[in-house]
Amino acid sequence: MSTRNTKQKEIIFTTLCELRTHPTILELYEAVHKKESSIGQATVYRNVSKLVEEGKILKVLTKDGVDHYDGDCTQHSHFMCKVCHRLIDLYDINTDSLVKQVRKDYSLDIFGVHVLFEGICKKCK
Amino acid sequence: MSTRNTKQKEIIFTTLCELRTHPTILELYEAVHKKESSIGQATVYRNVSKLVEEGKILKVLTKDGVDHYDGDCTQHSHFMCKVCHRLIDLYDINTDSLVKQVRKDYSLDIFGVHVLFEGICKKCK
DNA sequence: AATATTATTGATAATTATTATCATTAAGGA
DNA sequence: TCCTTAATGATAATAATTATCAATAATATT
Repeated sequence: MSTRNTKQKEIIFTTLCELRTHPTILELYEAVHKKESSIGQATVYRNVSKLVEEGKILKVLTKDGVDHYDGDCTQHSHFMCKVCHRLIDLYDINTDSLVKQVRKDYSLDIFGVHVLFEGICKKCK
Repeated sequence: MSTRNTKQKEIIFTTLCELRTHPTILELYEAVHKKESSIGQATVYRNVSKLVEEGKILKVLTKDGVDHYDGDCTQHSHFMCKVCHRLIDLYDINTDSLVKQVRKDYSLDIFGVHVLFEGICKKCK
């Protein structure tokens, strides 16, 4: 026996997938807590870490000092507004040429790329 | 009078520029402390924040849960080894086409791009 | 289906990271 | 040189994360 599928893990995962707001741990905990008030913070921390390790969810790298999470693991990039700090999904941004270039120029084994664009969103402009 | 140029700020900045290891705050503090043992942690925290705001140093986004800092603000990307967690600088990785694409497809104002490649470095392979 | 094993949980303590406070110091304009 | 006040150093306060541990529940075995 190694890992078990618990109700809590399932709820945490589906809640993150439903939210399309790239929540922080705390925001995710609050959403989870609304569904199942018995689930504690520690359980959210634990399962989010596991899910990231398993590659089922994504940790989004931002400069606002807090980690955000994303239930959408399909290849896409992010944009963060410097004013409202909202994260926006960017699809169809092709990073293959970059990866190819790094592989060629630096001969490194690459598994993933994370691209974060920074700027000002339409609403804040 | 608004901001002052203090010895401490100068030492923190030059120490980071000398280090090419992308240190964390704590690692930077230790290096700074060796030079000037009077400089406290709070001062390092304060000045690193200021320097990032001023655009004189860079916060490097990684997935290892700790923030790293870089004194080299010229355009370059980073590679993080999943095994040893070492950050490697990647120069001449052209991101212009990506930025152009996002501007076109999403009509967003973009100021900066951060690219992090993940994989296994030569030593760990 | 009942039982045994043990991974996971919830609650909370402990730890770590970051920020705020405040008297003192020193940068830089007058 | 004096004055003003931003910045410092020390430390307290707060916030974020991880560890602990008895109780629970998932699942392999019988």
